[in-house]
Amino acid sequence: MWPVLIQEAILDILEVTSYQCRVERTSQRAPFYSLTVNGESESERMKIDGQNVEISNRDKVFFPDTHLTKGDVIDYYVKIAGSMIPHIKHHGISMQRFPDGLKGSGFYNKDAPDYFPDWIKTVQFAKEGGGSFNAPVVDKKSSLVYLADQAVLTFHPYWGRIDDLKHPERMIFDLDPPKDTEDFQNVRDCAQEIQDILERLDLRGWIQTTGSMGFHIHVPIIREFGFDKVREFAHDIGLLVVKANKDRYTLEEREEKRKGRVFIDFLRNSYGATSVAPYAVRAR
DNA sequence: GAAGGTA
DNA sequence: TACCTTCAACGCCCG
DNA sequence: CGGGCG
Ligand SMILES: [Mn+2]
Ligand SMILES: [Mn+2]
Repeated sequence: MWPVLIQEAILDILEVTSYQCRVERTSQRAPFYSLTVNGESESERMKIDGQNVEISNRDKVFFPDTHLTKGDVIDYYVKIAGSMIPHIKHHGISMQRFPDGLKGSGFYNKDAPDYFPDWIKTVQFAKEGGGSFNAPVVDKKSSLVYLADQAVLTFHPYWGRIDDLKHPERMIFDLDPPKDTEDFQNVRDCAQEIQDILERLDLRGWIQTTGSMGFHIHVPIIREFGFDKVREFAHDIGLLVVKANKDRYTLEEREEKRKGRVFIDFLRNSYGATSVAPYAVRAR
């Protein structure tokens, strides 16, 4: 069952003290390269899952502060693919792309462009007012690497499963500490409060670090409810936690009303909402 | 990163 | 050819 | 309705 799927990214809640997954320049680039040099410019390809994946601009600097490059990002995703993909392979992805690295502004891309190869799986999302878009699905390493080459730094999954987008298999709590906080205790305690309630309900929460200061708690649920019900349930659990600790936690989304409190973001449980994937690189 | 429109 | 723009729609809530 | 939020 799916707690097995999630084991790698999810730490036991009591053991979470650090929260960084770093891209580092490893001594060794990702394997299975063949190099073709044509004059000045070199193009490379990797063979993954039997797919040839074209790689460009490995040396382009994506992180000016550390001089980490697009190649470093690709190597990172190759390295953690086996841990990351089980969490996202049944979900559409909203892509956050930075073709010019952090010095550029970046953009979100939900609709997979026509030029994406046909071996990149997509899932069609119906839009409210008619029409649709096709979100890519990262169900294999080759797709992960292709998108990394497309300068996708951060992967934002929609948490409706692709076999039935309207009946999620998980409830999510996105715990957001105040901006620029150094404090880790409040959000940690908040996670524990939620965990205690879940336990009493015979539910189990799996905690995810996000590369920022917050956590996500993923709770496996039966697939009988639409997002509205799941969101309402998450809100009710949030209420219990907030009631007991009004000065530390809040359900107010608006920045100005949070007033230094941890925001329990139950609104992630919505059709068309995303939250950052486990193991995703963040643009910082 | 790549396509499409415009100068 | 060179340069510029586009690429986030959507749900939800609040005032 | 527009705007904040993610
Ligand atoms: Mn968050
Ligand atoms: Mn949030």
